[in-house]
Amino acid sequence: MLSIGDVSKISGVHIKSLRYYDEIGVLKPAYVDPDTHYRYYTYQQLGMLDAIRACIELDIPLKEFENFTGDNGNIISVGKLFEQGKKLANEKIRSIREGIKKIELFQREMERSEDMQSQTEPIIMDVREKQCYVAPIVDADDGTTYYDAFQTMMKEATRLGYTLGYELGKLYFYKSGYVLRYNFIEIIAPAKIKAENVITLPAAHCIAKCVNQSRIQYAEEEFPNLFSMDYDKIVAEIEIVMEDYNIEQPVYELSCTLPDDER
Amino acid sequence: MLSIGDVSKISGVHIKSLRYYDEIGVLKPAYVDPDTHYRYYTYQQLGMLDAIRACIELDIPLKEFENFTGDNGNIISVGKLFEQGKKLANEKIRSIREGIKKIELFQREMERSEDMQSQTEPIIMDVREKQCYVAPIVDADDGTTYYDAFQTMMKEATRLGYTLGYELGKLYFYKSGYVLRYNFIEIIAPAKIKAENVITLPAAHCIAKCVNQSRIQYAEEEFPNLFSMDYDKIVAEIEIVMEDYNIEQPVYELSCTLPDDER
DNA sequence: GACCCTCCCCTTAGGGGAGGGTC
DNA sequence: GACCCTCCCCTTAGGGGAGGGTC
Repeated sequence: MLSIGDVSKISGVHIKSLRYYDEIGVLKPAYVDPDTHYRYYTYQQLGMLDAIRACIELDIPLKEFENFTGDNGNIISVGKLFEQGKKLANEKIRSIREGIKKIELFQREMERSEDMQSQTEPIIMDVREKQCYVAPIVDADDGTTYYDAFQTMMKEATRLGYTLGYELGKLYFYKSGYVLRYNFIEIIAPAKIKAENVITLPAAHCIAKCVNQSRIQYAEEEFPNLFSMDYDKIVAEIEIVMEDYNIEQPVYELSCTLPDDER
Repeated sequence: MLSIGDVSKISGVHIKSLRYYDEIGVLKPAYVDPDTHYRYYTYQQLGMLDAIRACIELDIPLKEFENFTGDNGNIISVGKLFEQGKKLANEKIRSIREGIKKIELFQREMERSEDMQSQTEPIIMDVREKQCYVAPIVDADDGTTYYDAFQTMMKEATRLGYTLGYELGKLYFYKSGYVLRYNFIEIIAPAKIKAENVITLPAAHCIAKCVNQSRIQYAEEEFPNLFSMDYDKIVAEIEIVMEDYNIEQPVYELSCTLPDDER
């Protein structure tokens, strides 16, 4: 009969693995010397080994291995085993592909941000309609309460069941005579219960530029041409994602909607 | 500040994971109460969490996480992280694809075997040239020594550095006046040192049939038409792979080469 | 002298739970 | 009363090594 070392050499399976298969019961040696506890295998057991290796390569847990063997352990349903393996493998590929897609989406977003930042001149941009969870800004110029506000908003929105995105920042609604100021977080998936503090931003054309510090309170200086015209404006300041994501030095995208006749 | 539960709820990351990130040092809380050991996080730390989750989803070990952060831990090189992730993901897809290919090869082989077995009539078959590790059969009709012979051969061939395939069985070379009998194992990759007991079987046309027990010693009865002709024959008996691989009831493919003028 | 044995500890990224303080 | 803490044990498929018998 074959010693554990023989089996290991012939099959290429590590001795430790063989002992492990014995331990969990998927491949018990044909004979174990009661005195020395030496394990001995038959030639036929090498076939089982192939099936076990297949399981492992196909990421089928060894606990399921017995689903593919007959009562006496002599019949291995190789067909079922491989069908299962192919199913798992294809699922895995699909899920990896989805992951890659997500990455590429993010990378495009990043490229856009960087294009934006390399631009010295403001650019004209289309923005799609989006939902935002908002809260009025109470003390807009105080750095310490800025993130606190978002914390409260996130807790609140999460509690209500919204799925939030990564885009967040400030929104100023300039109407004739007054300004409404909000902090906002983009909403990806709405909650069942409609909350009051959700705003739908209409699709629009904007002028956008990059700034290295928060400049929304000086929007009139940043967009003098637009502010010389009298129409309802939405000014947004969004923290943008950079190749080197730096939490201490955020970069902002500042944008202002164009008047209706230029949309 | 945010408690560990707040962070968990907002980010969707399990509390246990957050404690683990603290433990291994990839995300230490901004403040830990020295008395209660309560962990407190800042809003900014939520950004780190996204990067950590990305690592995990991309199967990048967390130990490598610091390769993607700046000295102070505030800069995360998201670009590098994602590039690495894409590389890993594509490699994984490639390796899974290879696995699927192997399975499909095996399945085709299995189908062929089953077609073969469903055939009641012998069929004509092309076989390609192949290398075999062989050993003369000493006691051909003794069941107990049959597998012993293969064990010896496998040990021997493995020792010499051959990579063996799964096809194995018996070869009878019928020459005018005498018969050479061998056990054989298919060789996939040759060793550096040429061994004496390697035979190259030429490509040939054969007649093949399935038998439920070893019949090679009765080849003359199995192929009476061929044996009525006088030419050098190679008769092979191969254990074949079935959908339900049964190590106690093997099925054999018995084949005999055709005379030259029918090749 | 090469081979085999049984412990024992270690690997990833946490999950479940006990028992006990904290908001 | 919900929240948080620190242990402690468990998960896959083994790998490395110590200390001691076996072919």
